[in-house]
Amino acid sequence: MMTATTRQSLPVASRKQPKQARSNHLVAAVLDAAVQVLTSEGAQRLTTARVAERAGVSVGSLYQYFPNKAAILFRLQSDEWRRTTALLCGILQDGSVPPLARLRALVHAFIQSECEEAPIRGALNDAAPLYRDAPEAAEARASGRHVFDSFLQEALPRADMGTRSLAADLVRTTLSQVGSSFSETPRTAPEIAAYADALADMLCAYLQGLMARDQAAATAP
Amino acid sequence: MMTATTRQSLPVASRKQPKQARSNHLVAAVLDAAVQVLTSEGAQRLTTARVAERAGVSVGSLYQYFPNKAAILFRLQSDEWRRTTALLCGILQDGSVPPLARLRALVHAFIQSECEEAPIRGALNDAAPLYRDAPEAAEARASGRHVFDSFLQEALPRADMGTRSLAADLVRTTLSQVGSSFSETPRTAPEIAAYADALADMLCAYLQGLMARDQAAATAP
DNA sequence: CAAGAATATGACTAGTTCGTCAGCTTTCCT
DNA sequence: AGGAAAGCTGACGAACTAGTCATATTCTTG
Repeated sequence: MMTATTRQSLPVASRKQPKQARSNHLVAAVLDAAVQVLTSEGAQRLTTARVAERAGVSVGSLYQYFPNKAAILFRLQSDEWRRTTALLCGILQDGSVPPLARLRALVHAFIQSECEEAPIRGALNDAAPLYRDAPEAAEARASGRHVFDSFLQEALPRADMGTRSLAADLVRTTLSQVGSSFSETPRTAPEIAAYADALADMLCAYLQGLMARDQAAATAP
Repeated sequence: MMTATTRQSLPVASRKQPKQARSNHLVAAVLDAAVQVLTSEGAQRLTTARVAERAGVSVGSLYQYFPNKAAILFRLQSDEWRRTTALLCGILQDGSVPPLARLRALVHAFIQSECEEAPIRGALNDAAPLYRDAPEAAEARASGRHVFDSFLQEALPRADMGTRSLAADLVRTTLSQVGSSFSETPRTAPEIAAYADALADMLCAYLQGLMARDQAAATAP
């Protein structure tokens, strides 16, 4: 049986840097139009022609700043990742709050933001096969991983690296995956709060167990 | 801002039932070919023509038993769901093992199976936008939900329905989403075991907390 | 075996999509 | 002003795709 899925990896690097105000505005208009097309028509129907039309520019102009369709989508995802990482960073690095309380706050903030931007994130996710294997994507993901790594380094100072990075991976993956799955269907504010609480309960219960073992290793080595 | 993503919902019901051995074989060959195309070429490049060619039949024949491309993909996903549900059912309903031990066994079995079939599941997931909104899909998902609902009914006999179904939803979603995310990259057997253990730790820690509260409610109402 | 039912074929239509390019317009700079 | 650089245009080509249908073949059954 064949097992290797052929994944196309398109060049996603910028074609040319906009140098005048005009072209900067054009790039912004294209990105904005792409979001509109994604949310109103879905990933399947996002085409360069449609994006250009909605942006009020010609396809040719679009292709002067984006080498292909994937590059537009990658740019949107990349910006999204940057915003999310910043949000999480701000919460996790607040030293005046105990670790598990920070984690709980983070879960709420993340689920909340996920639900607010559900349409665009969902559509972007549908388009993921087009851009996810770009070399630049790996780099973006790595910086998201770092946030959790350093948090767990603080929460489990004595754990060996294997245990710690496994825990970081599990917490990060759970948050991100469960969050996006939850936000796929529309939710009311109380539903969001209740789900975030349950998810925080789960992650905190897990980390509490690990932290207890970490403490034990400190007092009786 | 527009928020409603337009999702195409294609008819996915069978066009005609195969009545002779010949046509049954053809349907099987098409489904098999679809799996091959998915794993070797990816969801993006799965076309009816390619599937028919790989199956050694003509497109016309294919369209006599599948009304459209989405129907082929939905059928594959549907079969996959059935298999998985059966696997989970078998483990969760074994009354001779305590609940949390069953859950741990389930996590291992699920992650294991997810990793074994990672290529096809990943490709099928990429194609999800094509079939996920078919009315038949909702029904298939509901039966998967039921397995966890009845498990939690046993584990938390005294909890109110809201708490219980929220917990069931969280456990099910976490398992499924984290599992498929984990299986996206190739893993060695020890990695799989370690990750499954950590995931089971997390789910068990969460449920243990809920069960303790459930017990307390029983002794002091 | 003969007639009709079931099945199989593949060329074909009508449509969509990506990305290019030759030429035109605007802005910058001296 | 006026030449050069930057920016913009949109018709167009080449490639793909989903699904149909008139015709040919194979099976079943009385």
